[in-house]
Amino acid sequence: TQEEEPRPVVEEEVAGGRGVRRRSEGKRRPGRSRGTPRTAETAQRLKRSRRLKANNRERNRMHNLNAALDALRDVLPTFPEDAKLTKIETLRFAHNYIWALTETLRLAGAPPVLPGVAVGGAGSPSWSAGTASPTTSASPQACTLSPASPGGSASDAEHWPPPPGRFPPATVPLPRRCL
DNA sequence: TAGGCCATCTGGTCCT
DNA sequence: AGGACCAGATGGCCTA
Repeated sequence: TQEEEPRPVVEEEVAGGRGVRRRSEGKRRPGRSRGTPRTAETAQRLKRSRRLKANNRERNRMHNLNAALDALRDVLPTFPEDAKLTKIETLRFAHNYIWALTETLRLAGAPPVLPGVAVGGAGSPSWSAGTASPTTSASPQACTLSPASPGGSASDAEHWPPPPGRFPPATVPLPRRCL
């Protein structure tokens, strides 16, 4: 796509100690030809300004998403403790972890709890009794993740608990409905 | 060097 | 109209 203005170099501290990331600078373009109508020029400027604002929002949105992912990582047990799971590993591991905890409760004879989490509210999610559980429409068994755990194959049993370093990837991509 | 992971940009679509 | 969300493209960093 075209770049109307030189893209600023964005330096960012990447989580996980990957160091400073340096984005490429946009290609510099020669000035617009003299014959271009002023209205077209301002329209272009407005468009560009809107794009930049959208970029900022998108960046912020992704940062929020990553923050939530980090929070999720924090409550997942890993060995060594500071081992950082990738995004997909975090999601798959969390899925298995929840399943394991649920199984533990079930085997312990505890009644099913964990009501569904209300979605769409501002800020932190709130628990609302009575709502359908997240797994109502897609039970763990419906998800082909890992065998001994939620709908997986037996070979994946070794993936629990997570081995040193990273949590091994599930054999099958996690279906959207399982997230 | 290839492949994996990631951040960012971008245009499209949907929603308020 | 503007914001949120999404997926594709691109390019940088890291590791085997």
